[in-house]
Amino acid sequence: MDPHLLRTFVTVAETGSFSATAERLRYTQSAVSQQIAALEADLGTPLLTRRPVGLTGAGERLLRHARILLVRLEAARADVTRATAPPGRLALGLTPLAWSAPVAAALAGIRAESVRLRTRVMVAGLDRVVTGTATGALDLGLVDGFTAPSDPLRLPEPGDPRALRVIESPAVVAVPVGHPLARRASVELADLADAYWIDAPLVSPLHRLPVDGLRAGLHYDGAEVTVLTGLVAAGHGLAVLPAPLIAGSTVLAPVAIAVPRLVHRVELLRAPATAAPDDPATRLSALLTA
Amino acid sequence: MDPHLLRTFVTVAETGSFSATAERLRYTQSAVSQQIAALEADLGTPLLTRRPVGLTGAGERLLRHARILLVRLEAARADVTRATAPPGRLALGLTPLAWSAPVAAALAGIRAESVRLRTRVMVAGLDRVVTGTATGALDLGLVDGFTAPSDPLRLPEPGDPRALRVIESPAVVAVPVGHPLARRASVELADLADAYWIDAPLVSPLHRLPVDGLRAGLHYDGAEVTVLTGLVAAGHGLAVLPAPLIAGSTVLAPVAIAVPRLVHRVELLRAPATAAPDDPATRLSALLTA
DNA sequence: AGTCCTTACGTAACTCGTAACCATC
DNA sequence: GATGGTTACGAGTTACGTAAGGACT
Repeated sequence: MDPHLLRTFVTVAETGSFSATAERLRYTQSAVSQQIAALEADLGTPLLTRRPVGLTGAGERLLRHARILLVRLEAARADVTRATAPPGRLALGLTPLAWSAPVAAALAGIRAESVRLRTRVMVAGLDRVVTGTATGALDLGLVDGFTAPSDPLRLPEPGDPRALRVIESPAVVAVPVGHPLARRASVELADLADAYWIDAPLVSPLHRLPVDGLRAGLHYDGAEVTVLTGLVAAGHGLAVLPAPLIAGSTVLAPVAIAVPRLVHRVELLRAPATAAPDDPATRLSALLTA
Repeated sequence: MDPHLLRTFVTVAETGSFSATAERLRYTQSAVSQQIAALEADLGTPLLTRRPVGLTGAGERLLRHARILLVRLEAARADVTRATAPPGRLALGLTPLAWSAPVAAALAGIRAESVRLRTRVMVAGLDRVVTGTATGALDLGLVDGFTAPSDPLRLPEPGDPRALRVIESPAVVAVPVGHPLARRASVELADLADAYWIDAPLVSPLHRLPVDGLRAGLHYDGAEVTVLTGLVAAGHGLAVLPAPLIAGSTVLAPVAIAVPRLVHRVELLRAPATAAPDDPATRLSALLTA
């Protein structure tokens, strides 16, 4: 189970093709074929079906492990090598809804402290922020989600369960101002199973809400919060959002959620290496969790 | 970062010697030396000091990652290969204090259901049970610890944070019957910082209590609960224990703990592969968490 | 016929063991 | 001088690329 083999296995699983994998990883088809054969021989069980290329049961199992292993391997390398290199940069990753005024203020504070800090901010979906901080590509990650009050977020796998709480704010259902629901003081989410919902996997993913049965009428694949709120305002469907986000809106109205008790929570993830007290990442995380 | 290299690195770190590592892993000294050199070249930084052999800063970092990576690699292999093999065996690991009458009853129930089930029960410290279930060497693991009411246990690294709650019972300070404290209705742990404590890392490790400042007067390195209670009864020191354990004792008295609020909690860990509904491990875990 | 994976085979790279070397106690 | 890690070198193994082969569309 050489990491090399795992990497090509994962790539084959993703591309569904030996030749595409060969091209992407700068091998020949033949090499890919041999690597997969070696892996299957090592584990004593077929991992892929050929023609068409697909995962066997064992392959699906391995895929889950392999993805995580490769991330952690990279994380280990980053942790060890970065311990040697001096700081002086700050790479911050955020999920779209993790951005808020307090975060902006903290970031401004850090940049005022160390004027010439090379700062990079990336907005992406939950998975990319989680793996980014795990591998050390990011120094800090801010992720958000909806959960019961003061419950930690359930993060996808390489995510560190020791994430730090940054902000909790009420979660509401966003509706257009004219919408019948806007007159209700509060709703139960389960009662809205028949409503149209907007699923925006990168912003407010329906499937991560601790509620079943909400079906999406419209999918939005971007990461722009304004597009999502615009879609809601235009009546394409409802979305669960943090209350502060729509507090000043003239086109959206918040409806409190009676059941389940739900808050929007932002948590901070740290790259394993950042520990030095003078590290900008350390100081920023102190500001954010204060 | 070949797993092979990581394994010898970990072994060198553990043994503190290249030659001992070579012997244990069936290599020559020379091979070990070359492997370490290859790893250091790959990561671009020295990992070990020689003469005497010890870890550098980077080495300590790598060691933490390497241990986990190796466990997860083994876990991946076990998960994939075991999916192929039929069940019919049940390997259960327990920390000493995780054993209790309900556990015994559930185990008896399973063995009554499937009479010819090859069953193996292992009692060991927390780390071994956690890594055992992670690697798939164990099908189920029962681990225990002291925590705030209804808070999950904080398990060491390869441990799955989704462990299931099995039993919670009050935590008490165990004292000999004649002891002055035995007359007190309750105590605050912090007030007992000057008392003698028994540290039994495999049974009731002081350092895992969510309280600082308790110093050990005596260390017990075994895993026998009866030895630990015997030591307490003989006046060698105090220990935090689950109340049911000393409920019927004539030589030990329980003293309730006022602050911090503390319970003894048993959680269930499952090997990644066990999912089939007819699997004995699945049925036992259903019994335990019912 | 074309696409795509597999197999055969030769070469290049790697890894390990032997043995000589060097540093420390 | 004994112990223990390093370096040099050769042999066995592994892993890749080229090229031919075979299966499915």
